[in-house]
Amino acid sequence: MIQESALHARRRPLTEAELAAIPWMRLLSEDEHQRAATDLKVAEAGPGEFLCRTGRPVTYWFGVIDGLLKMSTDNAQGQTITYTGIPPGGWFGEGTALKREAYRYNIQTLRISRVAGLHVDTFHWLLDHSIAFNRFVMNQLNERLAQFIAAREIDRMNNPDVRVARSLAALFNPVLYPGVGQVLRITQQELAYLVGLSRQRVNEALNTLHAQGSIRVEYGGLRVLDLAALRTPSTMR
DNA sequence: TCATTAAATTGTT
DNA sequence: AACAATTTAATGA
Repeated sequence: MIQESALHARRRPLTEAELAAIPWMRLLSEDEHQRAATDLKVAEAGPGEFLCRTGRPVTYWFGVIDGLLKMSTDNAQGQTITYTGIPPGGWFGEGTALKREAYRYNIQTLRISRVAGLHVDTFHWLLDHSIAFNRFVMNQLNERLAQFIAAREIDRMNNPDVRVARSLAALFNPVLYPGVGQVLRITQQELAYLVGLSRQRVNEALNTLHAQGSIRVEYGGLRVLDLAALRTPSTMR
């Protein structure tokens, strides 16, 4: 694709600040850190650009520096199924990178995003050399498994307010997305795409959650006030 | 730095 | 889907 090669051409090394913000970098020894830092590249992707597509061979393990991505696949009927959003601080694709398989889903930006890539070979080299890195990846896989099980629960709920709450809780996950912090930069339109509801309904749900005191709605973003309440909304208690 | 204008986002029907 | 209101970003004096 034109988009992908263009993305490739736009790569540049990471700045010191960007490197320092990567959660697993601080776990590495000096030479491991050096090797990873040399290999890491970052590129800016415009709205709607694909970072990887189903069936393409794995070349990178990706991390979101800034922006917002979505993970999805297209089913046989041609409908797009969105699995999750990936906010800043999130690293993904280790499952397929481990097996050196083809990507099993599409990763597309919801808005302009800066995305870092570590080459699969370097990813494997780190696995072979750093126990701390192995722990990080294991923890990452474990945490995401919990999230996907929770996602099945979300799918079986028909209450839109609860769906929005749970989806938000997933995006605010501090283990998987340490770059998010207290404020998630996301528009109500973007959240609507991720949750699979209309923007109007999302707006309504956000107002409900605000009334319950679990979030604060800000222009172009949301502030979490009570993450536990999002995970278990009062309508379920 | 301030005022004006355009663009993006939100709230509502 | 459409519209008005609000907030932010961009522009130029």
